[in-house]
Amino acid sequence: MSALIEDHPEVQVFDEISLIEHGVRMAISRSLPVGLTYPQYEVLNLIARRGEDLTPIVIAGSLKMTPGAITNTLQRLEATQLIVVVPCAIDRRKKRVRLTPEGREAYGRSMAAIRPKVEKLRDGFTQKEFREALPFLRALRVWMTEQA
Amino acid sequence: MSALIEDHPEVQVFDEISLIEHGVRMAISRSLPVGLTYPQYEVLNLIARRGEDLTPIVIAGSLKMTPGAITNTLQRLEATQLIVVVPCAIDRRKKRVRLTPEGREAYGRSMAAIRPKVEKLRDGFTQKEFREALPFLRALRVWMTEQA
DNA sequence: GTTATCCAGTTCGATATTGAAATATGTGGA
DNA sequence: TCCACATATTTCAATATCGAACTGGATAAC
Repeated sequence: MSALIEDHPEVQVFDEISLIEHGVRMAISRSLPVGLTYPQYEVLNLIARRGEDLTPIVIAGSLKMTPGAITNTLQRLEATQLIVVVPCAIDRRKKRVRLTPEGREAYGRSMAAIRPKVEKLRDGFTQKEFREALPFLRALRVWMTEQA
Repeated sequence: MSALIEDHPEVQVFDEISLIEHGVRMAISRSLPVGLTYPQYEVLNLIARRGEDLTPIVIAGSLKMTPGAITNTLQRLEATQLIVVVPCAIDRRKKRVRLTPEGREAYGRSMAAIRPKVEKLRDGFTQKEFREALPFLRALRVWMTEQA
């Protein structure tokens, strides 16, 4: 009954990636201003970076969520007045999502809450380390999305 | 109205990590034999690798889940007879989790279902690439778990 | 111009997950 | 011994998420 299995490097890599992802999600969740959940932060963050007028489908695709999940999150963000969702006049199947001033401010407070952790991270690691890690991670991500 | 923001390398790294994590979870979920969900697979996998007699708390800690989430998953695995959960005679707060023969077989079928994808992955990347990516990922994970 | 098909978004039921409260059991001093 | 505290597990309400079915609007082919 051997208990321990020496993992292959690729298994170890995926284990580390899973742990890092979990750590980041938890760290961000716990610093968020009250009333903001992690998926809500993700949506605000995406809109703030990519510009407004994104449609729910585009948001879903970018955040790797299903349209149903996005409907849920957008409805919550709209209920707290952080976004407005307006129907699109040209193609009436579509909607456009925009930040309200309150949404912009909530996003600003989120970023401010997260900033100290990012600064500490920059003390612990160099830009060079991150840059050098990127090509492999990108290749892995691309490879994976190419597999049907 | 500048729309695009050139991300810092560390942001790009975390974005890639999040995408990879999501891709792996989805790829595995979709190959699992019917009746097995991803968290259930994670538990079977952990027990098969680390040996039996793990307690729910140890499983929760290893998989970064809360004790409540593990209770749920163990109850489902027990309902489908893939594990047995026996109270510990020495410390009656604890329980011990063991695979049944059916559980061992379900685990085997899971691994067989996943194997082709792992093989393809080994065609796309070298062991060396994974090994060389490990130190940085490990350091990142360790750093993050050390932050209170 | 109809019709078949495709696309955007919502709804629903099921599962997963968290955080917090509750229960039960062990343990280490006064 | 008794009590305060710590540990293991469960329960519960709230949120997140998926996949599948569904609605309504565009589009292409004929």
